[in-house]
Amino acid sequence: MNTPALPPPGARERILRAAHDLFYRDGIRATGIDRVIAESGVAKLSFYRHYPSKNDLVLAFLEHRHARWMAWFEGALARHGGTPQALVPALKEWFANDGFRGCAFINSVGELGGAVPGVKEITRRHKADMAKAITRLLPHDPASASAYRQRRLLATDLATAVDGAIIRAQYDGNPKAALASLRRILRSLTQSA
Amino acid sequence: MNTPALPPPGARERILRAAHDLFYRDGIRATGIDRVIAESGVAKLSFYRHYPSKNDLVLAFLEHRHARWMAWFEGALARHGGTPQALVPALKEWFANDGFRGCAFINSVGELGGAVPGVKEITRRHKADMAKAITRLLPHDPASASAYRQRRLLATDLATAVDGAIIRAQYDGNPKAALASLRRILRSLTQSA
DNA sequence: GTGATTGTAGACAGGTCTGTCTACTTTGTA
DNA sequence: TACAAAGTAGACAGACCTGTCTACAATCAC
Repeated sequence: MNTPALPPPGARERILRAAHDLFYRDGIRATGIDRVIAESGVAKLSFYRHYPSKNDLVLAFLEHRHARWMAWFEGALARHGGTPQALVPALKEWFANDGFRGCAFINSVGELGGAVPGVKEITRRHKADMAKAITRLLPHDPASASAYRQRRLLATDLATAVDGAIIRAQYDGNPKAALASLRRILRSLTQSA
Repeated sequence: MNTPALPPPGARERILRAAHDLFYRDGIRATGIDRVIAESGVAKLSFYRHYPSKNDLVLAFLEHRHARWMAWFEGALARHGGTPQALVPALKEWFANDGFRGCAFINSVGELGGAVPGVKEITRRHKADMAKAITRLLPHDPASASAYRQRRLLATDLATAVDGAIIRAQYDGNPKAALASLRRILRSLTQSA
């Protein structure tokens, strides 16, 4: 688990990385186990020792993705000023990535629905954490309980708009329209508050 | 094609209906051709006579879904008053459906990405038509060109928020939070305009 | 050294996938 | 009546899927 030095990444890690790239790029159902095994350069038996079934790997993929994405998200928001307005340039970075294929969680829920237990739960957790990160961007008045509630609702609304923008950026050729739309919604929501 | 009376639905129609239900409920990759054939009570050869490949059926499914969903959407908006505020109760109807599984187009793009040519194009068309229907809810001043543009931008933003709300309703257990969020975004966007 | 753990390579089983093919039947129309 | 179109049932090929199994090698703790 905790390897102080950096020996060659180890089978478990290599499998997870390969699965992450393939699942995110091609989709989960479209990616066979054999493909993950070939890509990670691991033996089949090693694979099944670490992940007894594909479903286990899918859940591990989502957990991994969650940690990785949240770290990027919080870093990007901080880099762009740590205000609500930072959402737009942060997402712009992501959307501009060559490998951008939308939100892995939204895609997984859409693809697997209720077929793989746990996917919706992880997605809810992921989106709750995303909303929490957005909440931290908002100014707050610790004295007022009603302001506290307002702040949470505003963060929820921003999160809804962010989800919409992610989707739009995914099916539109370019992300400009999605970002412009998000910018306007953001302005409207934050000025009226 | 045009059958004046109503003889038993015909193979093509039955295939399309079965595919619609299965693709929407279980996903496209998860649904085999054999399943569609069994469900529609059609012979395999008949199937391949109408749809030379699964991809053809997928595109036909999306076209069918588009027509069906738009008809429902425009009807629901009209029933609920034809104002921008009608969006919330209209979507509430949809979300409350037992079989609700999100937006078929968003799901298909997420699942198939670029693997099936045409899916993104149909999705863009679908979402553009959805935005058009939303545009029609907005009051307009035919004299002003800048107001015309404002109206289109506002409709785009509402469409973005609607997409976000659909996603949230899909992964959240119940659609209340998604609808409340949409209602607040709607209020903010329409009052400031 | 000994044994447990973790690794490698790859055959194999049993199922499902898409798509083709044969053989026969029904229906509508000229 | 004769023919073409559209239907039915179901076997089949070849690929890919998940998951199991055999056989052997390297590493490390005791």
